[in-house]
Amino acid sequence: MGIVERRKREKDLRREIAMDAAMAIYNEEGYHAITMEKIAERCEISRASLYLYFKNKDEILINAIVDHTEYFTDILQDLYENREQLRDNLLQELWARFIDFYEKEPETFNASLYFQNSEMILNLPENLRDNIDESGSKVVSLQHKIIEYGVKAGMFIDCNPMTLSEVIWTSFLGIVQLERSKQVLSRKGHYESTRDLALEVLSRGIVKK
Amino acid sequence: MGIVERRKREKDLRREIAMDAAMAIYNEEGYHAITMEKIAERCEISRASLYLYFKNKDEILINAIVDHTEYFTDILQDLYENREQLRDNLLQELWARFIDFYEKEPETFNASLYFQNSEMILNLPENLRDNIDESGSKVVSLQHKIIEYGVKAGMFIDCNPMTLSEVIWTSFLGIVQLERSKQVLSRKGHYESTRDLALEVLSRGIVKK
Amino acid sequence: MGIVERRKREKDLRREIAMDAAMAIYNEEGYHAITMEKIAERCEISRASLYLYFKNKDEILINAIVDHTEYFTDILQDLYENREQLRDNLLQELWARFIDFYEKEPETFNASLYFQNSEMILNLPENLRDNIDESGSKVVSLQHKIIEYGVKAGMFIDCNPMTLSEVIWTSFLGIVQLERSKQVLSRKGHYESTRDLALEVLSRGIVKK
Amino acid sequence: MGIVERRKREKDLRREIAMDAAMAIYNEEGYHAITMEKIAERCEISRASLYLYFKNKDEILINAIVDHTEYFTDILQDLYENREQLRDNLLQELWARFIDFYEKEPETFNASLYFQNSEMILNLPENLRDNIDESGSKVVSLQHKIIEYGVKAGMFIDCNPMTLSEVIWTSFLGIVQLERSKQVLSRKGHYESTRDLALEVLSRGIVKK
DNA sequence: AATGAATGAGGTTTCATTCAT
DNA sequence: TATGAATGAAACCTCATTCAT
Repeated sequence: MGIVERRKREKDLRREIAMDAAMAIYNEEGYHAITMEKIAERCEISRASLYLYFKNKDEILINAIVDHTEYFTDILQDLYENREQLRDNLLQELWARFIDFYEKEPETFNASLYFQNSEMILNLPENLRDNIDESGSKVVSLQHKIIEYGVKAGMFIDCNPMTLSEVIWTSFLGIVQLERSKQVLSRKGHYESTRDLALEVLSRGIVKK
Repeated sequence: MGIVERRKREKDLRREIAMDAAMAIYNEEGYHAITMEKIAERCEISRASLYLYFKNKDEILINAIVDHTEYFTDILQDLYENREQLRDNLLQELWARFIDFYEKEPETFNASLYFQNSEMILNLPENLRDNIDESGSKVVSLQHKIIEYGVKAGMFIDCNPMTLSEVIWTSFLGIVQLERSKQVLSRKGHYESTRDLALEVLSRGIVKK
Repeated sequence: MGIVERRKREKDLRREIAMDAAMAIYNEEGYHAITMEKIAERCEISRASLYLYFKNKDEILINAIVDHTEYFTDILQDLYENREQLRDNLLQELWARFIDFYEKEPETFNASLYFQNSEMILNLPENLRDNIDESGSKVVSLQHKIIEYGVKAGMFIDCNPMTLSEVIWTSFLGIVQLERSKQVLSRKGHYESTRDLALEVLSRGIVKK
Repeated sequence: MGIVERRKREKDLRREIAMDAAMAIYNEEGYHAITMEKIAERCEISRASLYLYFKNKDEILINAIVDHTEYFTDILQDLYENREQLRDNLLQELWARFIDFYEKEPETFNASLYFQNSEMILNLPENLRDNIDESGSKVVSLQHKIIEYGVKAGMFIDCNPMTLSEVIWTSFLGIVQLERSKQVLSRKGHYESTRDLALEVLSRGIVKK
């Protein structure tokens, strides 16, 4: 009863490794530097073998994103489920989850942002696009529900919860993007302080005391 | 003094056209669809001739970014010079300039941001990277000065002006990025409402009454 | 004496199945769509296992041809053995056997002809080529003997029997080829009438009354 | 008025050379041995340059066929136009044109036959398929008209002219195919005698005295 | 100055075959 | 015996850039 299972596990592991390799290359050299050759090299697998695990190059990247986004979904889901115990810390907690995700896997975060914005998506086969879309939608919808709860509960200012959730999320998004920008240009960033001040400003602007 | 000058003018014009072409292609088909072939076609110039105006492909893109950023610098500079007359509307005015820049040429705005963050830059020779860097720095520095004025004048909460200016800018940046994301996935966006609510939140969070 | 024999029988069966699969694929998707992968799939055998039965891909195809040609040899042999009873119908009967072979398995007929003419053979190791050659030779030789009998018996016009047998055979060959051509281009064919008129013409041209 | 024209001439010449190279390779090593690499090598042109002359590999082959088939069309057309002066030699003349075409460019003839039958056509883009189809149709239609004339003029037996023209053409087709078969297997052929006897038989079977 | 032509370098993907289990 | 996994070799095609005119 072991062999089939072990094979499956090994295969999954290899897939994981390949996806990580792709991400790493993305982070070091950018999207269009990702080649099957380089991925193969890092995995110490032959180029041809990669095609045993993925139908084509795109699939590696897409799967990497979708997979890693799941972690994000999970921590948001967790927050949503515990919303009642949080009392006045809903915003802080949400922000903390953003930070958690970003700091745990900055490459993934960056890559996700990149892919979701990039034209790459335009040239994707329908089904892969749907994968990404769906995975993104889950995140959006969770954020929405969390904020909606805050608004209804009277913690937040009275406004359209969807819009508000976008304001919060984009606030974080922009910070990360700027940070990335700086990295690319090898300037030093102030990510932490910007991030903290942003939260402070948001609190003041959003939370009813 | 006529002929030489005319030649120069014509050359500059050609450069302009080529850069616009590159931007247009980016917007219609995405970054990696920008080929010398396509640029040439749009310019009604031969591919080889492009090399008379630019040393290589990168130069076209870099210059396009730098050029278009100049408009942004200008309107920020203008704001800075008139800071005194604005009284309590400094934040609103700054925000309005962001919107102005973005709405005037959303494609350019997108493209600039994209290029600045993209791996393109990673693979750039030092000197070209510096060009971009410098052009970006001007914008940053202007924003900084504007916000610093606001803080010192007691209009804004008491905090590091550089950090605050980043908070404001990234707030806008994130909104634009989300909007772009949605376009790519052909979902409908709420850019205006998000943008307005963001300003409201920022005002509450930043402006002392 | 049971087990060894059964093993052999099973092996032969597997070989047969594989060759049929190859032919079927040829017919449905064309020569260069024949891949070990697809053959294996149809056989419900693993790709690697095919190499237990055949030394390589070519061997599958060659054997397929040779095998199927055997049926043709058989019905020609049968005709030859009964040549005396046929009296004036020798040509008609020969023609009928051609038709029989073709109509029994048109795909196989096509495939065999195709393979025999195709470049596949050019790139074949000596020994495999000989296999094909030998199998073809038998057919040729039988036709030759049949026609020779007809000429000697005074049924057919006086001429080199080998040449005459080629005239008859190629006449049929051409018809089949044209038919195939039409199928490929999805034009409708008139195989039956062409075939019948050809026989009529041949009769008039060959048979002494 | 010189330079553009010369360029065009040179380009056409290069195309011609490439097509010939492809044909030659086909003849020596078979269809699927035709690679861009080999063609390039023979032309003493870089692989990439071939793409200046042809959109893709298929186009080289298709154009080669279509081009060369034109010669066939021409000599059949010529025959048709002079049908009245030929009196009783219509069949002989037609046959002679077949021989002419085949002997002038046996490779082309073979290649045409191959391509028209092969699955390659199935995988062809619509427009290329049409090219081939059209070029083939012209030949068919000319033969038909020639034979129809013979039947109506009472030279040939009374029968469906289309069918008859197929009988004659396939008769030749088969002979060529057999010859090819033999070449492939490096057996010696009797093409000339078969061909001549076939004509004799056809004459007897078809022509009214 | 302007451009058609040429090409090297590189990217993705397929497939027959081998190997370890 | 049977097979999942691995891979080298090769094919097609694209594109930035150079060169000759």
